[in-house]
Amino acid sequence: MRDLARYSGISLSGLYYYFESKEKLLYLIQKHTFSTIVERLRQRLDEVSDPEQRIRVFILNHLEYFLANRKAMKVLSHEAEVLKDGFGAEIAAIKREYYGVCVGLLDDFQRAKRLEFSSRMAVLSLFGMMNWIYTWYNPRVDADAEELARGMGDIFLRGISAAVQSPAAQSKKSQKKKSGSN
Amino acid sequence: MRDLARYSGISLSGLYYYFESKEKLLYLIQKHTFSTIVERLRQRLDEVSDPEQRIRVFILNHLEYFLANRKAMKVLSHEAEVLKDGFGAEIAAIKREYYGVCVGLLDDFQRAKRLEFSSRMAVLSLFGMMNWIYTWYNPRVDADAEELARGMGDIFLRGISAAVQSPAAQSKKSQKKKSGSN
DNA sequence: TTACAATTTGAACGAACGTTCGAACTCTCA
DNA sequence: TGAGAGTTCGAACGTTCGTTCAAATTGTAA
Repeated sequence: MRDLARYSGISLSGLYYYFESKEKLLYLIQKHTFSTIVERLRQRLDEVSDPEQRIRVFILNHLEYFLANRKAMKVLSHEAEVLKDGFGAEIAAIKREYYGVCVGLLDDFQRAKRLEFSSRMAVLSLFGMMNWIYTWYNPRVDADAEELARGMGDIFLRGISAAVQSPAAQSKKSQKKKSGSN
Repeated sequence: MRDLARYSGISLSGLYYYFESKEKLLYLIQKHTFSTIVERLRQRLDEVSDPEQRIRVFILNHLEYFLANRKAMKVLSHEAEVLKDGFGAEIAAIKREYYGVCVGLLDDFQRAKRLEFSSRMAVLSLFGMMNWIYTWYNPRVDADAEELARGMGDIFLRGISAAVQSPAAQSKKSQKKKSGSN
């Protein structure tokens, strides 16, 4: 809070005049951030109908926001579980909504391409690829959001498409099927 | 430090008799953890020669350790950059060694399959998929390390194999080639 | 100008933190 | 048994943290 006061140019007690607590402030930041991401995503998805392209839109929307607000997303990733009770539940609901949109996109893709894979593992793997960026991205070395989205989209989409190659994976997969796709 | 003292059953000052500072203790934990992972990886890699299987060994080794020490890895992921100067440099070196092993495996795979992709983005995407687990893994819902490694291995290996499908990605890729494969 | 609300602030509060230290305890070996 | 080394601990230190509050300042409407 003292750092925020210093950088924003108002006094420490001034901060508390506008935000009743540190937790409330974090809640407002998280709510604004995740709501904005979801809102922009819905706008962009309205203009695309192809299942694959819709997944690419999702990835691009996510990466663009993450890279445009890198330091903020680093903080939010670190402070992901500190909100308690009401605040925590509300943020968790927004995140779950966002997660649900992505699951929907993957399910549509599965239907369109007649594929079958665990949506849960696929979505969480995709989130991992995208969110981990905050630990390594260097704007002087790495590509911009668009190219990164293309690269990760290529890996992910190819990864969840077509039949499994490895014989070992094949036999195991047919042994214990449908372990829950949510 | 007070929590560690309580849970380990010795007094706060007793802790400081064995570990000269909180930072030194974190350094020792990190060093032990990452050294162990690299050591086990090298042992397992000695017994496999097929490039694809070696990548699968890497993934399995990583996930097994992460899931067997979930809470520890969550802490280490959060405290990844807090060590300063000497301690930080030494841990960074071990991590870079680990990263380098993975790049090597991917380069071998590329050569064997005559592929061409950015090793940096591929490795960091893979690390993202695997490391993000600490944010969502639920042992009562999710598969064990072996099955998870198979699933992520499928996605990742298929993802980095073969030519790009999307026409859009094709044209863009040929426009600005070789953006650095490290 | 005056009266009142809105805003801003310096100073302090209690709690939690990493760390230190002298005293007390335990062990070992002559 | 006793001396000295090794081990353990309660109590306190200085600092940082989130938060509060009375006082000072600024804005507003009559």
